[in-house]
Amino acid sequence: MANDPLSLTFAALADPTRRALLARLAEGEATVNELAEPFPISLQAVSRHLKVLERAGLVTRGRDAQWRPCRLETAPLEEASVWIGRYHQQWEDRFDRLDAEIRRIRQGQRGTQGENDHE
Amino acid sequence: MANDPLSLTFAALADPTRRALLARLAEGEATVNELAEPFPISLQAVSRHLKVLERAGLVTRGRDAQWRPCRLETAPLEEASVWIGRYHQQWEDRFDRLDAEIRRIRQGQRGTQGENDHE
DNA sequence: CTGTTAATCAACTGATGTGTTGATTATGAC
DNA sequence: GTCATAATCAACACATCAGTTGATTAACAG
Repeated sequence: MANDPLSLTFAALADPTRRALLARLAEGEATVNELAEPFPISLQAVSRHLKVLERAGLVTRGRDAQWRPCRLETAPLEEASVWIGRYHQQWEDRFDRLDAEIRRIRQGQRGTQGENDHE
Repeated sequence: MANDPLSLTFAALADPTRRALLARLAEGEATVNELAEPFPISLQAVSRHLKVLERAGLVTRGRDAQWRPCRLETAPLEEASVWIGRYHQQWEDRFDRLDAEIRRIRQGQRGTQGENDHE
């Protein structure tokens, strides 16, 4: 797998268990046991999922005696959102162009009919 | 890998080559050869990347003689954006709470100093 | 020191991802 | 039909992922 920040973030999000962990962490800090409780998999498996999230910068962990409370970090989510959002303007531009073209075709069709099979 | 739509989308985005393909397709349709040209990997590898994007619904393909023009589909990106955005309000809420707490602590510190070690 | 709890580490398995090269299919040009 | 081009399929190699179980580390409780 690629190890650039954006790839790490998207890869971390590409798993329902990890997304659920983030959803839980959005409500506040939690320990590994607390996070693992709802899932039918072993504690070790959850610990590894958290490690993936940590590598992506989506989670940081403190230390409180033998507990290691996990906290959500939103910066990578923001960056992922920005990457996706960068295309949003382009989409709208394309839709606008498409709209314009449709209007143009309709106007043309009032005179000339059934000659345009361009998709 | 999980095969739910959101996981497929995020997994598809978790690769720089595939993100570059999408960026190229945001400018308009393109054939596999056109898409593959800038990359140092084989055409087959690009074809497989496109298949991943297709499985995620991010790309659809037409047919024009022996060419199979690829087109960007934005719906899955929208859904990914929505998933991330769902937490955005919560983040802001948390930041607001943090702000409020900081203000509260500052106010308190004007009278009582150095007793608050709550993180 | 002993025992308990929280969490990770280590080793292994099976599945999947990403790349390669070589063969194959599909279409258009002559 | 024959040839060239666009693209995919097939088989392989190698790495990584996601899960397991068993051992180990770290901290507190008695």
